[in-house]
Amino acid sequence: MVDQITHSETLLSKLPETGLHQAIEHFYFGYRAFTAPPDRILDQRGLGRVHHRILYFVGRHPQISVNSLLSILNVSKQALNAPLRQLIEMHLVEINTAEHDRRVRQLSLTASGKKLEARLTGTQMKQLQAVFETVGENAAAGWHQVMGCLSKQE
Amino acid sequence: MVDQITHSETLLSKLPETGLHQAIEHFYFGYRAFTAPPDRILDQRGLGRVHHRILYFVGRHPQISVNSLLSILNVSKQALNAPLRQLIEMHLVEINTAEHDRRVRQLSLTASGKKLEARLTGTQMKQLQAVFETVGENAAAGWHQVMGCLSKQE
DNA sequence: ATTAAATGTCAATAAAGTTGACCTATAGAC
DNA sequence: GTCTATAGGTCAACTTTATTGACATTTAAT
Repeated sequence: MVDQITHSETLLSKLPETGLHQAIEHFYFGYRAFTAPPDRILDQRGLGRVHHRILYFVGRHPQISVNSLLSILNVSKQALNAPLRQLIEMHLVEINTAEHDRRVRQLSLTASGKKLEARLTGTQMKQLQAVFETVGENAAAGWHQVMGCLSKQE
Repeated sequence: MVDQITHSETLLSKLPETGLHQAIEHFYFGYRAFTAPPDRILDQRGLGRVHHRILYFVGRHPQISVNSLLSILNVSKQALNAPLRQLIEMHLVEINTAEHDRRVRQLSLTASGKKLEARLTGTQMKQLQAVFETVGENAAAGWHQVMGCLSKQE
């Protein structure tokens, strides 16, 4: 950053705006640091952020339907189509017809899909764990509270 | 989300992976909730996330040089060029030659630029403040610690 | 038989970003 | 003064990505 904010400045600045501005910058730089490592791995295979999201949520919700995935990711089906098909053609995601309703397609990760997903998400988990250990249980719990509360804002 | 994670599940799940997975999802959904309100305002004027970032950092660092802005935003000058020129043409950002070095251009917000920036960032500050008040000072401090630590990861 | 849901696809277009080349103006070193 | 490096700007060609709208297929439900 241009004007690095020093520790003493952090403690001394008492204007209510300052803390919130710092929060905004923390969010911006924090999120960027959080997505950079997996993005580097994805880049090597010509994949992007969307592909990680697909891999992640399919991994967390095996047999998820296409529509449910669309809802989670908040994208149009046309926008999902290309990257999803790409993952299927790369044999990272499997697609098959649901038994209970033959209209719906269920998505799940293949063995190599699980492997890649674990690698991608693994970098983030290690990073978070390192930070949580550094700041302690208490701060980590606070972080979770804030992020949980924020996520629930419509 | 497809499988909503309930409060009791949060407390009961003790596998180390679960907490980290939840952290990852908190980060994803939290960031999305955080950027959605300003994005709606920007959309009305045909602007996007980049424009907000430019307005924000120029607002925070008046007289910032183009190169410094590029470093902060981590984009190529060609990628910055279009949105920045757009903001200048919309009279939201002012550009002028630096006195100390006539090669460098200094950027700052115009009156209407400040107004828009305040509106955009204001939605985020209100949102964060509401969350911080809900979870209390302690949790808010923890959140700052975690995000600060994360931001400093290279 | 009809309607609705879940999915997929195509075309046309628009928006964004990338690389590489090139240009001007100015500063600093020699 | 000459040479080189820096700060900035622009153009072209291309790729990627997303968006809208239309349309088709398969299957469920009534």
